[in-house]
Amino acid sequence: MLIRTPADLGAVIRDRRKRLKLDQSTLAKQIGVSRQWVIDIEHGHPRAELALVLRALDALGIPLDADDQQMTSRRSARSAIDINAIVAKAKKSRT
Amino acid sequence: MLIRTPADLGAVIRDRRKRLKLDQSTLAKQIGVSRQWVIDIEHGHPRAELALVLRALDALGIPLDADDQQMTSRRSARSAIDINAIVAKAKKSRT
DNA sequence: TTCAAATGTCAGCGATCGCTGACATTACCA
DNA sequence: TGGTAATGTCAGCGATCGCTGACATTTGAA
Repeated sequence: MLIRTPADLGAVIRDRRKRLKLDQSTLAKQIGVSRQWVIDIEHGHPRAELALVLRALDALGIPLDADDQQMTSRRSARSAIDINAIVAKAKKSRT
Repeated sequence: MLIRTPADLGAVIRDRRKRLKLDQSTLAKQIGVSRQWVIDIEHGHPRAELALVLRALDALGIPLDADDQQMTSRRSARSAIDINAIVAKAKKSRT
C-alpha cells in the first residue's frame, strides 16, 4: 500500500497487527514502546517519531520501499530538463 | 530503496534533492519546514515527525510503499499457523 | 586565489513528544 | 447475562521537537 499520510501508516500497522493476532500490549513490547504509543500510531498520530515507526514496521515484517531512482518529480513532465528546479532557483535569487 | 533506519531515509532524501538540483532552503520552503529541519533529516535525525517526513517524500516525488498483504512476519516460517502470535500470547498470559 | 552560495553548528524558546498509571468503554465467549 | 480481555481516554512528567537568527565552514566557479 502507498503511504501518504500518518493515517495510512496507522491503518497498515493495525491491519498487520490483527493479521498476526497480536494485541496492542504484545506488539508494544516487541517494538519497545508503550501501549499508548501503539494506540496513537494506529489512530494516525502525525507527530510520531520516525525511528519508532520504522521499528514498528520492522517488528511487523512490513518492508518499506522508497522509489528513488525515479526521473520525474511530483506532477512534472518527463523531461531531461528540470523545469521545476530552474524555476525554484530563479524565484529564490529574485531577492 | 528499502528504508530500515532514519539514516536510510536521510540518504534517499538527500540524493533525490540533489538529483532535482534543489538546495536545502528551496526544498525546505516546498515542504513547509525550516532549513534546519532539512539538515537534520538528511543527517538521519531519528526523532523527526512522521507527517513532515511524509510531506518531504511527497514534495520530492518519492512514493513510499508498505508491503502489507505479506504472509510471514519477520524471520518466521511460511506457515498458515501463527507460531509467533501463539507464543506471544502464551508468554503474556503467564502472569 | 577570491568570493559567494551552500551547508553545517549553536543556543534559546514554546510546543509536544512518549511514558506511567488509573480508569472507562467496547467486544466477545461461556 | 456476567465476566474478562482488548481497546480507548486522561493527566502529569521530563525530554526533545522544530523554529529563528546568527555565525562558521565547505564547496565551487570565475
